[in-house]
Amino acid sequence: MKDSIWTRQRKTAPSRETLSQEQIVAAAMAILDSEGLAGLSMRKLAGKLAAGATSLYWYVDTKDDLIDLLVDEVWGEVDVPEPELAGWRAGALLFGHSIRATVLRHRWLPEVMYTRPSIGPNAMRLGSRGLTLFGAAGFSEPETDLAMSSVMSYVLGTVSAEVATREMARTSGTSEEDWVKQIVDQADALTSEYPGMHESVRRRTAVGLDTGLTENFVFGLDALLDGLATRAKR
Amino acid sequence: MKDSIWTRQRKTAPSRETLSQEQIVAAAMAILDSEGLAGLSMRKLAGKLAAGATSLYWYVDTKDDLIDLLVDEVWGEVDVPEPELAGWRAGALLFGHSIRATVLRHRWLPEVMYTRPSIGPNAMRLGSRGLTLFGAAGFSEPETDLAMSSVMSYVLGTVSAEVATREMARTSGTSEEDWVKQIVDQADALTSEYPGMHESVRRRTAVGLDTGLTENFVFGLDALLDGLATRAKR
DNA sequence: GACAAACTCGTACAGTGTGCGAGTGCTCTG
DNA sequence: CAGAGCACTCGCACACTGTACGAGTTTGTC
Repeated sequence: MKDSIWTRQRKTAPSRETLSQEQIVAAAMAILDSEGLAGLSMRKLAGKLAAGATSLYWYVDTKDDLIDLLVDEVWGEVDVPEPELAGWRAGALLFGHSIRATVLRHRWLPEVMYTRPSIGPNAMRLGSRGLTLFGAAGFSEPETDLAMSSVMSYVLGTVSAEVATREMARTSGTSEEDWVKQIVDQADALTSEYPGMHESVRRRTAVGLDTGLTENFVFGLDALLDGLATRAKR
Repeated sequence: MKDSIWTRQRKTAPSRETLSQEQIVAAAMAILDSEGLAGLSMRKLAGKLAAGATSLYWYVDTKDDLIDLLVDEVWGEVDVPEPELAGWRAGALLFGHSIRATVLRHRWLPEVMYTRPSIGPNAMRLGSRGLTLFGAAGFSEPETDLAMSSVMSYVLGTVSAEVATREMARTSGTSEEDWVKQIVDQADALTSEYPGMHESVRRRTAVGLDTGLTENFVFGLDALLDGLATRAKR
């Protein structure tokens, strides 16, 4: 097996003050979280660490490898409940909410998540714990896989769309309230010939962005878990 | 309302042979489909049209606007069944499968889909027809919205992950069969300390990529629709 | 003191999106 | 037929990107 970015390890302790992969990852995370994917360049990152741009390449093969590390770092923030504590159903709900909260803390994730496999150690840990959680529901072995992966796909898909909406509101330059009003107006103009859309947009924006998006998330997750529950043995 | 890329229209017929937005969109689509997002540059696109790079900017404000147009073009390929033909449940299944097939035809979509709102005419049409489809299930008005949006999020989330997997296999340079074998080996090394992961990976790769991914997709969609069905009036 | 390993980084290259302003052809008016 | 003005094309230039290369410095071992 090739020496990948996950398995590489420093042979001995550094003998002088040097950069480190952890340091680089932390600084990159700070940039991503505050300025988004487009705000991360190797030069800017190096600047933040008071280093030369190409020094980073000693610790990281390419920018893409660095992003792999960052994505796995994020997966490490998700917590997966033990099924003994809350039972399967409640555990799965918590699981979903934890993923959602994590992605909302790192809104650049959807942009990169779907272009690479998640095979880092934290992703593995997440998968493994998820399997014990869903295993406790009494699914057959192959269905445990399918159930967990369905929930993850639903959650990530929903929250990715949510991030798109929230970012649009944030970068619109106006207050959230005004932005909602703007969207409604725009929809009025664009949706006149599309039955149902007008009311749909109005309903969606009536309760406020936050609660609307949360309701949306919970509704589907609940329905999905209902459907999965009937497929579990008990 | 601002003159957006969706509403702009040529005033009169062109008086000589010129470029056109449709032409540009078509050429860009061809590049994206065959070379992916990274393969699309304004210069290359212009080259394909035997034009100067900056000529494109007469028809399109920025590259990002062009991608908005391309995304909406893709939404136009999804077909939404009339509920009268097949009933709600079968219609929703077809709807999901149509979205999946469409995204699999344009695998660059997940990379850009979650970074912009979908408010083009085709997206509107899709939303509107989706609402009549889900409305036929007997949901209350606000729940019609929630149900449709849940299904779309599940489908897009699942197929986005699917695309990531398939692209990884495609660009691995080896045959699909060999790649699956490689993944299993790699998982053996990485998953030894993560209970369940080993068997999970093996199961997932046992039936072949295509059938495995399809089963996965159908399993979750079915479960979700079950859960939604109990929330509909009839 | 010699040598190697660990690490830093300046320079350079090929590429990117796009603002600017000059240039070309067409049609319409006087 | 002259000329104004619109629709469109496009070369040049700028600031910026990821990263290959190779020369440089520090540290530890014989």
